[in-house]
Amino acid sequence: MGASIRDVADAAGVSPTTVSHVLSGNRPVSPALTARVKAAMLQLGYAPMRSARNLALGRTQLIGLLVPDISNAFFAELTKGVERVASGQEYNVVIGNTGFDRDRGLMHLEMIRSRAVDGVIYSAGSPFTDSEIARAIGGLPLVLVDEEVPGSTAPILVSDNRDGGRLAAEHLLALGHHNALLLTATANLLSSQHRIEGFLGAWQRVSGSSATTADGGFTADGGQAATRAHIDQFLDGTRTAIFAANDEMALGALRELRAHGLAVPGQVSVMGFDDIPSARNTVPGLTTVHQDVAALGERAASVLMTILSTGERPAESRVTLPVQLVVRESTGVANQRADDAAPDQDAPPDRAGSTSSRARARITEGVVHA
Amino acid sequence: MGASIRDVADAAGVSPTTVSHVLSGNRPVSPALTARVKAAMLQLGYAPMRSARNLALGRTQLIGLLVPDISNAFFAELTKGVERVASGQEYNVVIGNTGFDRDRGLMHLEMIRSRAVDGVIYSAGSPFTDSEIARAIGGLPLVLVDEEVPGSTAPILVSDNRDGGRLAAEHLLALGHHNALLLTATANLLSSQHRIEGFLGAWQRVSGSSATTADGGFTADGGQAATRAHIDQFLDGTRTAIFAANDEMALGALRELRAHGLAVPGQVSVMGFDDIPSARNTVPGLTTVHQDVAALGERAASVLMTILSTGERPAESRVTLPVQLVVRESTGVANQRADDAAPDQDAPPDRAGSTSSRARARITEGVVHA
DNA sequence: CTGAAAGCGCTTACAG
DNA sequence: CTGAAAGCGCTTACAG
Repeated sequence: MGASIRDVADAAGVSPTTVSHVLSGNRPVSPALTARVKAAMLQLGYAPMRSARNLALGRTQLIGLLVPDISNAFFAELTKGVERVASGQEYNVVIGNTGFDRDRGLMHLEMIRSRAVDGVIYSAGSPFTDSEIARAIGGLPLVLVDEEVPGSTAPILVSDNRDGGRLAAEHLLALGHHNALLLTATANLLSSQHRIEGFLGAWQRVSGSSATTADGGFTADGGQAATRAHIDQFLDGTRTAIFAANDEMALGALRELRAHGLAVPGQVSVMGFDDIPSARNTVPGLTTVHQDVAALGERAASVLMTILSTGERPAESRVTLPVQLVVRESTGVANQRADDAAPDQDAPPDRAGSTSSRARARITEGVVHA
Repeated sequence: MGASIRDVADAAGVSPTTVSHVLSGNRPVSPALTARVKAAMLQLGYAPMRSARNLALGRTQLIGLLVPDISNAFFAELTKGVERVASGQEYNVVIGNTGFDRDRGLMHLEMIRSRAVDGVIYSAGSPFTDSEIARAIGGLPLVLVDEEVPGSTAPILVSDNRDGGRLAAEHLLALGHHNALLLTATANLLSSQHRIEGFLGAWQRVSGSSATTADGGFTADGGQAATRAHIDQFLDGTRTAIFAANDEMALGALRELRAHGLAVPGQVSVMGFDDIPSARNTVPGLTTVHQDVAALGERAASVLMTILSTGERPAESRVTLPVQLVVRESTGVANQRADDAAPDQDAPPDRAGSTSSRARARITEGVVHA
């Protein structure tokens, strides 16, 4: 354990140079010496100390992965993909969980500034400006995943969020929905914004269709609260659909609708985005837009590994992975009352808990399956 | 970025020693020099290089976290807890995903041998013997979580698996169940074993009760397959309960029962262990044993940090965190047919798909809520 | 095919 | 309160 290259050299009767070379293979060493060195290493239980190697070589064989919440199924899967290809190339990954917290994020940026890692995969969309990140990153290889950083020229991998939004809108329109509640993420998350934009692009092409957006903060609780704030229009049948920019918020919406006795998809159709594991376990199964998250992580790591080994930026600085619609049981044909809805009318805020009985009659409709 | 301590020293007109000391605060530096040094650092955009620091200090400010599957909700949550307290103490965490794969596990042990990290939190219960781990770890501080390593004397944190098993058995017994299928994990996972032992300890105290165990490999698919192999006894009402050593397997069991038209909890009661997010999103909600996973991670990291800073082993080398029963909708009163069951009779293997109509009649029973 | 020596960029006794 | 110098354990031109 405490053995150094010097100890091995002494034990084998060679120079440290030779020990280093049998280790690295960087230059030929005679079979005789190679054997003696290997025997000595084994006997001493020698393992080269990474810190020394790192200093001499100017690299750490470590990449940083910055995410907002590692316990979120999306980022856990992303991490797995990144780790898989990184460890295949002898790299280890240092995880940085920002928790959407500025200070913790800054601490991780500091780790980067100190060159503790050779490169960074950044997926924490968080409270940093482009210049803050740029300053911390310096010239370090950087790959963005999932969340854009406005103004950054770093290579980026994203799912086709706009197309996913479009798919969702067309699915709901085909089922006869005209008035939807859109659950978005807080502030400056472009992924969420693009999903909503894609949705609205298709949605508004149909005259008479209307939509209201509400902030659900990308969490189940947030989605539930946002749904509660707009519950009246679901209760009176004015509005019949919810599209959430991620599955977590959709699950929250489902909970709130259930609490008010609203049938899904009988009275309200609900869609999410991501296709996390819970989406198939919930009942009704959640209709959603599937992203290949592991692929996102793997490809991001590949791109970073390539930059690290060749020193060159990849030809394509933007990779967009296709998404696909997964129809489960949470969406169905719109009920009739929806046609009475006045287009483009905003829902009254915060009338949570009002469960007017006039709206309680259940209308059970057919269900569309995949 | 490329600035070294030498550059800063030159710019400020002081020695590198002084620069180092204003950085570390390890000895007093006059206000005048401090100011000049700080100005120089700012101007040069200086950040001390971690690799050099690591070599000089003999530590890396990094801890390793080895898990079998980071995308599994349990380990994702564990990771979050570990990362939270580690980053609070200026430590970063290197994640090692063994994927239950021997080679990948060995690679991570190699990382440890090379002292790339200061300590290790090991939760990968995998294919390594105690001596393999011991050899790799050497004298490195090690903390075990969730999964024991037989023969190891390292401090360990676990949930009270036996008590959780007991809780599950008593819950099912109270509902009148006598014949249960127990879904276990592959081979040498002691956590699973203890859950089953705890279950059987309480279960067998009641005369006439019987149980059969089947390997579900800790995965949903495995749990589903194991349930399928024993489906006949559920169909003919001979067996009325399933206790899975983790929630994933319970979710698989739920899927299989649904596929055969068996009502839960009407005909079969199902329990899991862990209380992962899907457990509350599935319908019926899964009755399970809740572990405080984040606490497990946080405490493990605390213990490791303490060892790292004091150099001493903690007084208590074994911490057992309490678990609690969470009753949702997947368990209910046993139906009558169960009383006909012959005790201790094994189910016939692999009669998947046999959906004898005699067993299709649904018996709807009352449901116990939390 | 092999070795002596410089260097990577920090920290910290040692000396003042 | 400050600095010159050794040392952490590797890698790699340089010389043979």
